[in-house]
Formats: sequence, C-alpha cells, structure tokens
Amino acid sequence: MSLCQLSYFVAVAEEAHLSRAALRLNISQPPLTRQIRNLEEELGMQLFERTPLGMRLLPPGAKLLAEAKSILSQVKNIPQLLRASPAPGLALDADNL
Amino acid sequence: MSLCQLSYFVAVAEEAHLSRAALRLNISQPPLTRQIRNLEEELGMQLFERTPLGMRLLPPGAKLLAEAKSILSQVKNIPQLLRASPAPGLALDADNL
DNA sequence: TCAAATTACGGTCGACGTAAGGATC
DNA sequence: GATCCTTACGTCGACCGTAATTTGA
Repeated sequence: MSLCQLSYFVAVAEEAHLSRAALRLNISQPPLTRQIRNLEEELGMQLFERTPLGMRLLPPGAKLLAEAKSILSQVKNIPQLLRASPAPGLALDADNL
Repeated sequence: MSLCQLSYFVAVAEEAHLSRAALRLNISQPPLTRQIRNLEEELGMQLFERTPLGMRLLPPGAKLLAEAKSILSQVKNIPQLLRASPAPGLALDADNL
C-alpha cells in the first residue's frame, strides 16, 4: 500500500470513472487499472463494482474513501505542521519510548 | 513523500541510530541515509542533528515523529476497518460475492 | 583505531505509456 | 459502432546492496 495508490483510489472513487480519474491524475488508464486492482488484491476484497458505465464504489470502498482522504490530508498538512511551532515553549521531551 | 519513508524515519527517530534502525528495518544503512536525506530535502528542513554518536531528533523531527506514527497506525488498521462493518448506515446483504 | 554516517556504483523491481483486446449498450 | 475497462509489452526511473570514503572520539 502506498500514498500514490490511495490518491489514485480517491480519484477513481470520486469520479466513479476510470478514464476521467486518469485525466484528473494526468496518467493513462492502464496504470490506474493496475493500481486499483493491486490495492484490491492487497486488501483481499473488491472496492469497486465494474459496470459498463464506470466504477461503482462498494461499501468497503466507501469506508476506504473516507480513510484515504483523511490520511492524504494529514500527509499534505505535514509541512505546515512542521513550520507551525518548532518549539512550543513547553518542555517537549522526546522521552516517550 | 511515501509511507516507506515515514517508516524509515520513525525507526531512525526511535533508535536515534542509523545502523540500529537499519537492522530493525532489515535493510542496509546507505538506503536509509538517502531516504532520510530525501525526506529532509523534500520538507526543506533538517529533521536530525548528525553527531558522531548517532542521529539526534530536532524539534521539527519530533513533531513529524508523532504525525508519522499516527499516519502509519491509521494505514495499518485499514484492513480491520474495512472488515469491521461493511456498510455504515446501509443495510445490505453481506454475501455480495 | 573504532564507530558512525555518507557517497559511488551496478543490479533489480516496480510504474508508466502505447497498442491491442473483450464486454456492454 | 462507441465507450468503458483490461491485458500485453517495452522503457524508464527509483530503491537496494556491496564497497569505498570521510569525520570525529
């Protein structure tokens, strides 16, 4: 599992369309197909239902969508977090191991 | 930024030692050095202070450590989360395969 | 001298893109 | 026939490991 895979998954889930998601991600469909499939295999469950009209999110996929967006948002905010307050004034000891 | 990098960072931060972290991760030091450096360059700030005795976590690194552990934990729990309750708020048949 | 991190270099694995192939309306 | 998604195949970049270098107690 990688952050890239999660980004891909979010795009496909939100677009409900593999080709549209590929456009949004600036990649082509084949890698996207493969990554989604890899993710499904790694999790051992189907995340989408393939229909002639596109990709429909299944219940496990819906849960993953929320989780993936949360994780990606957290990762995206890391730079701001680190720049925020390097030394909060309090004794921030790193002795928690 | 990748989850792999975050795992590497956590190991180095907790061990305060690049070689010990490498052992824990079952890799060798050079890739670890490079990944930590890549992470620092990507974030545009130094996370560790290099000393002859090892790697000492700087304040930004300490904040990243907490965040990285949180993210990795969230990712690690994804499988259980997806298996927990397939349809939150929806009453569907569970035998959809 | 010893231990720690870093740099150099070659090999391997994974991801992408183009092209071709079913399936459904 | 058109539009999806998928499979096949070749190429390129990233990561890892071994070996050699550098720095400091």
